[in-house]
Amino acid sequence: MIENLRFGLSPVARATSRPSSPLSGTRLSTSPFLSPGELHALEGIVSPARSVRRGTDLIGEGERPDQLLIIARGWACRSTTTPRGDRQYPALLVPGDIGNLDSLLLDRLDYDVRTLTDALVTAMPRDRVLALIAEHPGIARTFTWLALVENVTLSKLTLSLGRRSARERLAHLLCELSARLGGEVGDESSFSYPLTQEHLADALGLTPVHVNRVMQRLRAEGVIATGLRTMTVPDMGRLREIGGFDPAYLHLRSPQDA
Amino acid sequence: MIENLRFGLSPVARATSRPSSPLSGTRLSTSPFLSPGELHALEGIVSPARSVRRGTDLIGEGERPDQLLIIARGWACRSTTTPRGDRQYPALLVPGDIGNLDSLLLDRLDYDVRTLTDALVTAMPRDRVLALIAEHPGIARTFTWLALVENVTLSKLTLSLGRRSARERLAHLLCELSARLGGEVGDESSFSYPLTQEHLADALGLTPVHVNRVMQRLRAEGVIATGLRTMTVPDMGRLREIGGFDPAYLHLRSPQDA
DNA sequence: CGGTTCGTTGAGGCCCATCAATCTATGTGG
DNA sequence: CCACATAGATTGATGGGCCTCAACGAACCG
Repeated sequence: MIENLRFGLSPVARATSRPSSPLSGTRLSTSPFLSPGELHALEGIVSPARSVRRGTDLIGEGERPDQLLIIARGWACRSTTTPRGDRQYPALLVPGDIGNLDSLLLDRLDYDVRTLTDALVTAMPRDRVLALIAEHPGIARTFTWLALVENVTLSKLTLSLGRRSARERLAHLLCELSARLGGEVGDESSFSYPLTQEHLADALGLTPVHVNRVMQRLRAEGVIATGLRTMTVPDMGRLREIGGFDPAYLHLRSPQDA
Repeated sequence: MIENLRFGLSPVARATSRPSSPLSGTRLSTSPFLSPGELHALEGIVSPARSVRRGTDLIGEGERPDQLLIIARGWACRSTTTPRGDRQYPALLVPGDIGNLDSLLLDRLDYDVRTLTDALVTAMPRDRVLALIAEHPGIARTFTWLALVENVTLSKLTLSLGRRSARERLAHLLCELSARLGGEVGDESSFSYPLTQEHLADALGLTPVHVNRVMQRLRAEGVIATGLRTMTVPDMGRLREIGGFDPAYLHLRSPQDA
């Protein structure tokens, strides 16, 4: 149990169980730089969870949020829009993710944060986070580390959007979600999947219609199976090959690290 | 001159003059969090400049660099590749940019850093940067700030790659380069432009052939004019409208800040 | 002056967008 | 319990933006 506090719950537990403390199972808690005491200090400034309906804007572009949002339960996204109104999600946010890391040091928010499902959201006041950063080197490094990992993830996303076909993009995204949600057991994977095909389209830079056709083909080939808000992948190796996916860029804690 | 040390050279000077000290005109030096003393401390750990030919890999994916590279002169890029071999540049690096910020805290590099032109490259040993970060809060914040600004830039890039047409993408990228290189005077802009159409294609997720056709049209319409390794834009408002460009996301120091 | 790199042009085709309709599941009020 | 509304998935027809393949031109350089 002490081990869990130090290193985060196991991936499977992260995806399914209710947090026992405000930050357990959170992206923050997986930092290799955070001591148990520092994690505890951070937990002291987390606000009570707020319940929000799906499709609500938590914060919008141009605002100056004074809090960092944590998606405690449910899914959300960062969303950007062209002047013409076309949407693109630079990031899907799953339970434990921070919605607006930038607000730590940047005044103006450059994207929207919107829930994709009903969700529970907590927050950390920016000023108090900055105060903790000043006192605890591990906390400071943790936030920098989070930003750097996000950089890499976004860089790999540009590769998908710029160079991969719709089929490859979808496979790659599903591989990433599987790895982040931690539902992999052997070759098989099964993970929470509450997305609409329109959500997927906005994450992949495609139209919902085309997402539909591509998904159907993957289903027909037996590569994926969709159940009740659940995605099952019988052979992750196959999906990885289709998507050209290598999980190294996610910088997840490998099993032997714990 | 003191002002220049504190706030970085003016944009025009950044693009054209030779640095008077190792970090002047650098992305680092534009941090709102860096005191003159801290900048000086950083300058103390910068290695002498190394001269490299265009097209050379400075570091490659999978390596574990112990230095942060600074492009002092010339252009470079971060480059990612699909297993099939298709390339995408998540970032173009212009003089003053850091090539592998991730290496500050991430062991494994997830992309290549390659020069696009002949270049001068300096470096800061990672361990010494970490030591300075531990001592100087402004330096710590500066690196986090750099990572967060990169995040926003990458997020906006996903919008271009996912949702904008080739014409819009090109216009948007040129707007960004113009803003970063700081060649804008009134409505007009003129800035260094050493890119090949193939480089552009890898930055935009297009083929060189199509980049060529789109550029020709912009030239024919008088929106841009290409000279000797120089791009001239007579009416930035026009180009911004085509690309749907709003410079806010770059978080550049606005003129009145200085 | 021959080689190399880069820009340009043309023909043809495919992937994915667009537009529109239908089907299904879920929920809601009477 | 049914009529109806709504959201999301599905299907079909058509078209266009960009890719692919290929060749040629232009600039630069040792």
